[in-house]
Amino acid sequence: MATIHHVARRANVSIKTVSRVLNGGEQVRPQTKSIVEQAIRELDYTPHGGARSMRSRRSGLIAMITGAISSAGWVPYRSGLTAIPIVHGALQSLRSAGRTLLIADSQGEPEDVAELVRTFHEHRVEGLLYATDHHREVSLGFDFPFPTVLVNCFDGAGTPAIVPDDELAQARVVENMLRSGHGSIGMIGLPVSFVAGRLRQRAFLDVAARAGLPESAVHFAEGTELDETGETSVLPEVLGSMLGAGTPPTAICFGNDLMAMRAMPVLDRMGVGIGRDLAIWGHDNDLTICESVRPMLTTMSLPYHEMGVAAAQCLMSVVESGRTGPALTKICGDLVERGSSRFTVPRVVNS
Amino acid sequence: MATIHHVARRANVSIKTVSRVLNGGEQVRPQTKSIVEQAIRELDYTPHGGARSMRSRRSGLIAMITGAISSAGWVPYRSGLTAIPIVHGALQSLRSAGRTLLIADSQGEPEDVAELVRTFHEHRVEGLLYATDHHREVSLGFDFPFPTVLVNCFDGAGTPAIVPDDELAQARVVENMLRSGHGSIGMIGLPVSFVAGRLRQRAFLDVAARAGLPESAVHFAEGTELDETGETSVLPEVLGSMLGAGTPPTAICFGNDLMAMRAMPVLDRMGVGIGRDLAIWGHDNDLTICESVRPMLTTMSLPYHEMGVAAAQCLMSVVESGRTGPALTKICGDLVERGSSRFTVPRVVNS
DNA sequence: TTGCAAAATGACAATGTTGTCATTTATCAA
DNA sequence: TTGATAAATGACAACATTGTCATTTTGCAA
Repeated sequence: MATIHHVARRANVSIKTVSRVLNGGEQVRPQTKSIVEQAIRELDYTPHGGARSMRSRRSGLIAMITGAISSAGWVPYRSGLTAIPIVHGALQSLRSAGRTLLIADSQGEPEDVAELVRTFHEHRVEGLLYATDHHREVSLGFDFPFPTVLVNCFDGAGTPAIVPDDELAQARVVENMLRSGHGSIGMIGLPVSFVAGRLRQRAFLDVAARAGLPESAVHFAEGTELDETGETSVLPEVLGSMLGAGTPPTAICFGNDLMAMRAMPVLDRMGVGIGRDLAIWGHDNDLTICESVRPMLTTMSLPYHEMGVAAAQCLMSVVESGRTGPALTKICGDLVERGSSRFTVPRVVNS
Repeated sequence: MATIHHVARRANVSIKTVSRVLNGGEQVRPQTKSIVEQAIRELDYTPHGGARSMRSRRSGLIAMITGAISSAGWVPYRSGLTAIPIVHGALQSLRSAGRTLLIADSQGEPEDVAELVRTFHEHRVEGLLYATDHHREVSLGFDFPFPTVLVNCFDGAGTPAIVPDDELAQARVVENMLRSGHGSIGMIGLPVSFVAGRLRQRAFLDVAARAGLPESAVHFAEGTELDETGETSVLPEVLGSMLGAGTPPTAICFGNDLMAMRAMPVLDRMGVGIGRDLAIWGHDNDLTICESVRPMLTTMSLPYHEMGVAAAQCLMSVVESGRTGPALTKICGDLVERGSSRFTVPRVVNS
């Protein structure tokens, strides 16, 4: 395999000059440069990253750990990399910055992380992205030998973190409800044991209160964690009691699209028509769901792709500057309006 | 940062002895070994992979390219890494073999591949996994400077490839239909422009014919490629004409779970009861869909995880042996029986 | 032309490891 | 004890780069 020496010999220059052409920056006569470049092409020479990183202490590698790490008590129902768009976004911005991604998935075993970090360190990665499959707090437990940015999670130690802005997202949903003229609104949220569940509950109640809605016109219920079959779902009871209240909501936001999808047949059986009696919102913008149900589901997207991009950018700036980044960056999704939040028949509101 | 020299000095041995302890294989006195190991721990020494790979010509790195590469004409509807379980499976078996995965996603741009390969080669990866988001033929266009295994795709050049066994999978579905006593069966498959569409169509017709079903009791139709809204779906017409035939099917298999899910309300509007008048099957085992619809969807799973595992194993054996692997390995999914393929009311078959 | 500063290039060490081969140490039969 | 052999260890080169610093070449004003 061709080395820098072969190129140097062929181009009749020193290896140092070849190195200069390779790395740019330093001055090389255009003529010399093109001779060297031709030699590189002719020999199909590719520099050896290992040797390079040895001398320059820059490997160009960024690592990522994904998965349900240190997730005591929470077994992800849908196995594996739920938060793929995070990976995708990070990959994109790393690549356009000329960096390469090393990836590993900790299968939910905390002890795996130490080993992964060792492996990454062996390859002298310059930084680590640590992504979880849902918004939560983590504790890394030990110091990493390279800068780290958390994605979709945060810790108590002030490690830079990129998380979804669950409060703002929920606030926007409520504002959307209010702008559509709903005078009584409801939410069947994620369990409050989840960070997103808590933050959205707070935002829902806060915004509703600030808008002047009476307490009787603001309905909150906690949905259950989704199980494998959906059979233990409490949706029928929760929906029943919420819609049976004195001032029933004409708009309901669900904790996620799956919950909304499962609510649809329940509502149907109850004789509640979406678009006629009720408008509904989801969360996540899961296309498989949102664009398949009828009416299609209005939803607040989870900005995983943007989070991945932001995380990579944040990490690279930390790596390059040596200074630590902002502790917490919140990114809000977009409201994707589809049919489920539209009324086709105007309602008469009781005075 | 500690190097092998620091460790050697601390342990009072030569660097070569430390190297021996690090790599195993060669003989070292147990006592010496433990002294060295202690020194390694005390200095928190991690060997430098780059230096290592320079001398040993082994980097321990395997690369993976995912995405919709060279996909002229086919724009994946659900963006990004559709075939995540492939990545997951590969990751798992690579890690247990002590190898690390470098990953990149070609955003559907063929010209990206050349650049990615360069980057990978720079890091001296030992092999490449090339995965696509659906079963199809590819042409890599140029020689890779390392062994390659294709996943979910194949080429005309005999590059080792791991693909789903679409024929066997479809055959099993038909056998499942026949065993349940259906005397007239139907299929609304993927467009035959897809490899999976063609293979499954063939298997469907073959197995049905071999089972002795008369032509009038075997119904095949091509579904449309799913678009963003599903509005242009031809499902209503196709289902209408199929179920309006002289000997209408009592069992229908759809090209994928999404199609099956979308067919459900259509069937409902037609007054056809799943479980009463018709049994249905899907393909893919998309849990979001299969376990959310009612009745839950019986489906033939797509063995992406196993394919990832097999591909990694195949690649590692090629890398280690230097010999090329088997050209084509087909892996069949499992039939996951849920409610949609069960009849609750036995049908009376016209004699 | 000459002289001088700036630009371009080169020689060589250093990086952190493993391979080769030589040397030392341990083991065991005579 | 003494060799003879095997096991354990070490010295040093090699791997493919970049950093440092010295040297050569170039451009241009005097």
